[in-house]
Amino acid sequence: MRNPITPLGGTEMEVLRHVWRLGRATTREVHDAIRDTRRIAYTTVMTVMKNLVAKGYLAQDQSGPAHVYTAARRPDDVRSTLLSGVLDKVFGGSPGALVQSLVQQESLTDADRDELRRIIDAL
Amino acid sequence: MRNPITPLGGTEMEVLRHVWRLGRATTREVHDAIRDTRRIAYTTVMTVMKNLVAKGYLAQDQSGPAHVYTAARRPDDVRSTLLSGVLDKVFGGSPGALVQSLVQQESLTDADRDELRRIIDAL
DNA sequence: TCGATAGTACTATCTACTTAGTACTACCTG
DNA sequence: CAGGTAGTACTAAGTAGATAGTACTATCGA
Repeated sequence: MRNPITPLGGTEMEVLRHVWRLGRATTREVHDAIRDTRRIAYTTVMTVMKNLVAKGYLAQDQSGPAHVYTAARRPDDVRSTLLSGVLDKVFGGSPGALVQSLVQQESLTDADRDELRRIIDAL
Repeated sequence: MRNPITPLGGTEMEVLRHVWRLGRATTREVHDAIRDTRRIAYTTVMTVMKNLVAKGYLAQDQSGPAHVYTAARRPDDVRSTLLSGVLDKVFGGSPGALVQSLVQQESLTDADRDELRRIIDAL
């Protein structure tokens, strides 16, 4: 897509989040983690990880027998960039509109709302 | 893309937001609006609007000479669905993490933060 | 009425993400 | 050392969105 809302696709994000969680991860470890959720080929995970390296999201250490991948950008940065795109392209740059939409999500619990209040109050 | 984070692309969202803003809009009106920002072919806008009709985001009234398009889904619904995907796929379903990332955006003004506080407090 | 203009349908191309197969290499184990 | 296993590179195909050209239709003014 030449003009996406997010610079990453769903599978790319999924792989990335597993690497973030694991700290250092091989293709096999990420594959196993995703397999817990859905069916996916080992080579698919490998391709995605290779693409993430090419895009600068992951770095690989080839010293051992299997390549070990680590994050090349801080998770906060990636999430922030992605959210910024959504903020602009979906909510017209209005943080209020975004949060308004967020707090109306049915999946939100009262505890979630309390947490949001704490975050805002901490500013 | 078979597994996107958002169900709409950037141009689709852009067109949709113009229709929302205009209430009722022809292809020409949307094209003119986008042309104010960037270069885009009239037929591109037409194709996107046709796709949005096929996806159920827009409805068209063909009674007049030119097709007039209106929203087929409430903007709030669309934004909510889209944000829900981002919440799950990028922030692991944690609204706190999302808002944390939001309030750290450099583009946010103090007035924006005040607005967020009001929205949260109004719950 | 005829030509210009607006509008639309049809068609096509490009890019990026998703998905996965095949073949090759290296290493460990019996 | 031979076979299995893990890992990787190479290759390929499908899908969706972005972009736009061409051709056809209808309408309005001269």
